[in-house]
Amino acid sequence: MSRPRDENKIEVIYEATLKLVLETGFNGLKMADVAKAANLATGTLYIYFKNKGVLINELYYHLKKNKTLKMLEVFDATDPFLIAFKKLWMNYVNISLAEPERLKFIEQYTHTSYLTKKTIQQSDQLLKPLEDFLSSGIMLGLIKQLPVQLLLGQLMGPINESVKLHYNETLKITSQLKEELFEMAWNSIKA
Amino acid sequence: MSRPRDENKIEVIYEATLKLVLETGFNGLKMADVAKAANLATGTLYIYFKNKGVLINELYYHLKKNKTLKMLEVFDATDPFLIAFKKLWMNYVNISLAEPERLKFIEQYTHTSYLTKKTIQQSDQLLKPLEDFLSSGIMLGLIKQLPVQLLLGQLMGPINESVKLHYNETLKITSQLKEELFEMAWNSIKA
Amino acid sequence: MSRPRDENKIEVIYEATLKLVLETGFNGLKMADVAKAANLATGTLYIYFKNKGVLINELYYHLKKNKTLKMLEVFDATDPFLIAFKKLWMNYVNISLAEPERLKFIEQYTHTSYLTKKTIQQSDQLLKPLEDFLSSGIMLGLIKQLPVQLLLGQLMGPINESVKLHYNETLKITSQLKEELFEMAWNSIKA
Amino acid sequence: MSRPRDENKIEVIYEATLKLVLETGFNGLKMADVAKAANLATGTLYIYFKNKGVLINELYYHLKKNKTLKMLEVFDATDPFLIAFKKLWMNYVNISLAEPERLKFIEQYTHTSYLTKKTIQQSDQLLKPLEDFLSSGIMLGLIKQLPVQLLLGQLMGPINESVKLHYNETLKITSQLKEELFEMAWNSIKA
DNA sequence: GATGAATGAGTGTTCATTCAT
DNA sequence: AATGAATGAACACTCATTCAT
Repeated sequence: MSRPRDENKIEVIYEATLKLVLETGFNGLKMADVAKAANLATGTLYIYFKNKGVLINELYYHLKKNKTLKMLEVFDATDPFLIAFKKLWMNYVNISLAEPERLKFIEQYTHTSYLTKKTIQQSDQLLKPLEDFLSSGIMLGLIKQLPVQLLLGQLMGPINESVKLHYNETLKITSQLKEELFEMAWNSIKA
Repeated sequence: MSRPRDENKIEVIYEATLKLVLETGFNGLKMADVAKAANLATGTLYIYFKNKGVLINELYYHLKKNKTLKMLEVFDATDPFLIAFKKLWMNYVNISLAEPERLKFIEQYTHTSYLTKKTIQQSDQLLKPLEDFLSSGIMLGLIKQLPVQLLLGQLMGPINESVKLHYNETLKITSQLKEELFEMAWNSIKA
Repeated sequence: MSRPRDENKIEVIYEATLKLVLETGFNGLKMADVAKAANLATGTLYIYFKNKGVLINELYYHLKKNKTLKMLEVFDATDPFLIAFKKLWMNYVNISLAEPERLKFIEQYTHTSYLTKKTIQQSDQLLKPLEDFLSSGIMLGLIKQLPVQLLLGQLMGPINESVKLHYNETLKITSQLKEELFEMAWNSIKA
Repeated sequence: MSRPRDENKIEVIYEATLKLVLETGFNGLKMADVAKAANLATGTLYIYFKNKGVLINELYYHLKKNKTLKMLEVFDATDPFLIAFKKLWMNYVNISLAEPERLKFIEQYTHTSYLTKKTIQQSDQLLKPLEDFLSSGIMLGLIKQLPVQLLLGQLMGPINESVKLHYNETLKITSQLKEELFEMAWNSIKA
């Protein structure tokens, strides 16, 4: 970890990159532009990130990590399962709705050849606590006895699609709708 | 008379492009390579597709259309709703599993800035029949009274996630699993 | 001269080329466009002109020849020198003003590397009668005893510049102005 | 600090471009070749000139400006009109003869669609002092009362044609000839 | 002769990365 | 560490010319 200390600059670069990707899209992300937006010289970028690929991978992981940790903040191991589940589910939806931009970025990069196998694995790793939580639900006989990744997909898939519709402006996700969606989610996985 | 314009070439170009995108990923798709893979001169490509963007957009739509039409093939308006629904659902899953490559391509491009608004709209349009079908289910009081796009997302999301896990080799989707997934899908949207 | 007989087509091609050069300028003259403008297939162009260079050279010579012959039409060997001179001078000005487009084309190509030495020589050759005429003037002691090409340049230069100003719309060349210009021309070369 | 932006490079690029245009002609001027001739990487060219068009326009203006300023160097407002006029005229001829290459370049580009309206206007602007000078001659009743641009054309036209003949090697412009030419010029415009 | 689809060498320009300062 | 000028490989696209029909 002989990374230079100025963690603040790293954050600035992340912000600049994110902004540019959201503005000009994935292609068209130019290192020179990132530097300019971050108020740095091009060369400085390369002090903090070995190359473009690394920047993107680290940003991706950074965002994914933040999002996941934020989601898990509401987790209270002492809650009954269904309560905890709903808290998590709602929290995830709210986070996704609150920062559609970050989500959009994640989506945009998820299927890109820029992302390293390693990055993807590390990112998946972040969901471990969630998987454990679901496992406990299975143990308790509350949810279907299926591979946890499958269950996770079952839960994440619809949420992502719904959020997409939301910032598509195809429809607006109201509190009431959230309740409906939650019910659907629960109906689909409950034992 | 000059050589007649060979419409078959378009198909050849589609195949070559698809192959290359799957091999080398989205970035790194070079027109020269497409031409070579299609056994054409670079310039010939530009006779059939005005530029790289157009090629990608048209291929995207082409694949999406094929997939959707194939899915709808099994639709029989005289079937009872649930029968028809299951047929369609299963068919979609099977198609997705059968040609993961094409699906992967679609995924890869869906979030790309390469895709035109127009292409996306046209592609969404393809799902109209499905939306109508779901509407009829709502009318009959069989499924939840929610916006059809939302319901669609509720159905597609999990399938896509599951298929991803499948060609990730994280897990194998067996016939039995399909039945389970179907049940979950149905449980989630049924009235 | 195994040139195909359809002289008419050649004329059509000339017209189309001229039109395009004037519209889109010298660069940007594309053979395919010429063909289209002439209502021919690209390949047909190559039946009549071996290549782009030849087309341009022949068109240049064609225009120059036409212009020169037209100018000489008014020449009457029985006229007294000054009368003949004025007739020719006026005629040249009028032709230049009447078809500024053709003149513009000629100008545009004159300094181009597209023009062959041969074409330039042939074109210069066209002025032979004029040179002879000027020689006779020298013999008669009416005009300065200087190389005829120099005298020609002395005459053509100002006319071309004046015509440029005219279709520049910097000024309008009226009949009266023509008389003034003629006087200046004559004053400059008269013995 | 990075290497300071070397303004001298602009001059080097100008020289290289000029050289190449004179060698290989207007078409066939390739940016890669310019770079090589200037001992730079292709990309470096684009740091100093946004694109080929800009390079050409700026070079054109640069040369025209140099030539004009050089001509005006001999101008002394205290000289009597005719003295000043002859000085300027002779100076212009000498400059044109001394650097035929630059002149050739200017000619070569003057009628090209590469030149922007703006460049042409700016270039014309350079002649303003000359026009003023001619105006003063008109005021003094020494030269014909005609639009100055017309008078300028009357003067420049023959000079350019004569110089062309010179480096055509059609004839040699000796000192004596210069005197003759000057006389002709003066005869043509004097009141 | 006529056609226009096919060709592919050629070119302007970009942009990730390096490196002299 | 920071800078930003310099680099040059890479790439989309063009267009004069050919040639199968």
